[in-house]
Amino acid sequence: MTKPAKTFENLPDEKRERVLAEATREFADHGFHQASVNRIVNRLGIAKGSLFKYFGNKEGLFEYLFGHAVAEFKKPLKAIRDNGTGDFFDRIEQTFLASGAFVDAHPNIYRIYLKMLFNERFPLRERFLGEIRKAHAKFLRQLIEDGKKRGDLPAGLDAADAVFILHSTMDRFLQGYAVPSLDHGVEPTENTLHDKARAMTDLFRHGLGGSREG
Amino acid sequence: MTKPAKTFENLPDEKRERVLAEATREFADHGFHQASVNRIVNRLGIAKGSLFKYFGNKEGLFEYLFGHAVAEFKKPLKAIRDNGTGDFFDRIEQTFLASGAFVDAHPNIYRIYLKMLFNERFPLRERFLGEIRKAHAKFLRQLIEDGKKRGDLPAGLDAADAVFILHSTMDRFLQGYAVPSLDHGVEPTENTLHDKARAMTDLFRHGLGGSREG
Amino acid sequence: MTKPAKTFENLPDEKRERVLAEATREFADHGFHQASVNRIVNRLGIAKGSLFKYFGNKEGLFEYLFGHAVAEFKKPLKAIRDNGTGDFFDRIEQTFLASGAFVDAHPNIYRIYLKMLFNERFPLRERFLGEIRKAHAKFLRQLIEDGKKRGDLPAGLDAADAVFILHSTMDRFLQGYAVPSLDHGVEPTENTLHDKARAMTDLFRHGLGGSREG
Amino acid sequence: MTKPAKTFENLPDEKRERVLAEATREFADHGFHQASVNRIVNRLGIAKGSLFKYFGNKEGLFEYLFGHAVAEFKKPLKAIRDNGTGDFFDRIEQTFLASGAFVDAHPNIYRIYLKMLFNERFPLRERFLGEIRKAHAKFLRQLIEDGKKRGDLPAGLDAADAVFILHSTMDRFLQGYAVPSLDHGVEPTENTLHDKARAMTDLFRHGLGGSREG
DNA sequence: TATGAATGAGCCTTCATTCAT
DNA sequence: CATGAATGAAGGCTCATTCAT
Repeated sequence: MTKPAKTFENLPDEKRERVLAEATREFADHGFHQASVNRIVNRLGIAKGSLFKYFGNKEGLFEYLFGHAVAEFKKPLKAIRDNGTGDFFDRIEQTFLASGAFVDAHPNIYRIYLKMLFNERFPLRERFLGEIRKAHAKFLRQLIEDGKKRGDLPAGLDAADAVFILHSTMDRFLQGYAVPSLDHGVEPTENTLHDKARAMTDLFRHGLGGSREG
Repeated sequence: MTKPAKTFENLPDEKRERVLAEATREFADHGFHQASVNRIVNRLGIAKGSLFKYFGNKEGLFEYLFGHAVAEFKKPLKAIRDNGTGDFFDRIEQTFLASGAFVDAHPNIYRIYLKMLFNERFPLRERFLGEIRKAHAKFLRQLIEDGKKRGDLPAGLDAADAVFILHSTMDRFLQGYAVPSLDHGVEPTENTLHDKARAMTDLFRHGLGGSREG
Repeated sequence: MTKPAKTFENLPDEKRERVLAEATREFADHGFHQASVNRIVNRLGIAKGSLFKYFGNKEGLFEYLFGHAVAEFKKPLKAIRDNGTGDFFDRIEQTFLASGAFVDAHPNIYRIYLKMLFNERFPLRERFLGEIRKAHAKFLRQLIEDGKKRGDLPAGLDAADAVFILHSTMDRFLQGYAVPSLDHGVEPTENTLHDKARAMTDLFRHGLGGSREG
Repeated sequence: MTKPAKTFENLPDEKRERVLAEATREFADHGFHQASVNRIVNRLGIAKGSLFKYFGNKEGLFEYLFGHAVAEFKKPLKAIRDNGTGDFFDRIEQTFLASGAFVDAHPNIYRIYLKMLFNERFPLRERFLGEIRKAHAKFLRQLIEDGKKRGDLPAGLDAADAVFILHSTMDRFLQGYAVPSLDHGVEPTENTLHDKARAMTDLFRHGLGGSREG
């Protein structure tokens, strides 16, 4: 898939990373079409031709950097699945926290993801979103199956609905976490990642009605 | 705010609506900056100058069409607040349904909203998002207060957290509804608006654990 | 030459003058091509079509208003020729003062003239400049002839050179009077119209060398 | 100030000069706003983007070419001040001739200057006119001071008035020289630069009355 | 291999003029 | 007769991409 010219692979580590970081920032700031190759190379102080030699075109550059990021995207999930502790709901809470940590570590990648989500013209969108979605669904389905076996969840729970609910909630939870301007017009009493993850988990555990003292 | 030339107001209804529909489609397809006034006027078969006479510039066109839509955006909420029936959770379900109906009726407006959500450079973003957010928060806070009085919700429930949870969930529910490509890799047994709204409401009522037979 | 539609001639005096004043201002501010018919009609609050009905096109409007002004342009000269007093140099001084008075009375007309002077593309430029030039030359030649006869000027004085010198000096004198930003980097001890006219006249009388104490 | 891209500096001399010549011609023909970048690049046979790479925008192009010319503008003055011969009036005559030589060498630059003089909207007008005016005033004031010391001019002569008179006369002299259509309706017996410079100098020396047989 | 100058299609916007009402 | 909506050529400018050096 994502194969840049060997010339890029042969670059000194530091420069290679600077190129990717600067490009990632540009795509995160402006989306794909509005991102400017000019700005990227100007900030980097390299020739425009070089970037095109490395990646063929703008799309190739994007494919390379986002493809790499998607792999990173999946790692937190694998870690929970393999090393999670506690019951189903504890693991969900851990997933929330791990996702938040990823967003903290790679804010620009997450910003690109969010732009891609609703920009149907974003190149490679179907492929990348499909990949991410599939990984999430697979992870969540397995968590649900385990939860049913362990008795944390009713055996009759519809897995598809549950996946939808869990994925949606997590996604939106991260959206609000990554883009604080989406806050809801109420100054929350607690605004930390942990508190919100806990609130969401409580919701899954008990519903709003059973929420113990908020 | 959002005042087009009388020229536009005086247009025959049919043409006026065609202009708005075509422009809305363009913004929904491409976002603001990538939207092309050229494409709009070519599709409409009118002169480029006409559109600029109507709205002054591209931003004026957008301000007009989206500003009007935001007003529509708020109507379903008002209707629920004034005419809702049943307990708190019933009203939440009605809200889901009303929002879905809005998205059905104005899919392109909702697509613009979604693009605006994560595109920090979208003109008038702060103003419009703030307006929408405020309307939602006000509505939900009142619903929660009423729910507490009526005993549907525990008195100790933290309103801010609840608003966050409700708003987030609804928003993401609509995102998936409006952009089916965000489906979750599982073919849901039921995919209708009503079924999903019901599933979400059940979540709020009982949590995942208590979900009656899925 | 300058024949607007009767519809314009039939307008109420006040409106007719407002139209001309506003148009004159626009041409004075922006020259011909950069003047905007849109701005004119907007300021006037009349329909664009009306202006075109009155004058055919932008050039017709200009022809009408400037043609009328040129007639005014010539009046001060005639008055000096017919009613001037004193010797040749006194009459030159009177001419300076009369010209300054015209510029005071019709500043925008003079600003148009100045723009036209060096803008080879100004419509009707050849005709209007020729008309003005001819009037000036005729007037100055007659003044010189009279001066020679009266003995104020040497009989051998070359009339052509003298006309050139007088016209040039007056023109530039007015330029500096009309466009103060052309001042010369020295704060003049006296800056009034009368003082400068007197200084210029002294120059013609005695040269710089004989200038009595400046 | 006036810094084009290295791209432009690195061009082959011949092309660089053709670009400047063609652009200067366009500004001289049409002034700033009415000048067309399209026409310039079409005549040059280069891509529109290239010109914008060189100079950023239309104003940058103008700033570069006129700024450079202004430097040239000042050189004749310096040469007179340092190497002038004869009395005050001889030096004035030399100045006239040097200015005329500049206009001969750079007619389009002088045409731009004249357009700028009365076009209040000309970009960079204040800066450039100020620069030119200052250089002239400084030069003339020094000439006058020297003339007074040497006894060519009366000690009581008002320097400010004299600068005004000299500058105005020279400026208008050049205007007529550069734009022959401003001729004065009389076919002058002699029309060469030298003759007119001599006539102007005689005026300063003796006034019109003492002018020796024209 | 790295460079960066050249390209030209496409962008948004303005404006004199026309003409149906 | 006045109106003002419609027109569309032309304007300045941007930008991904190519290619000779």
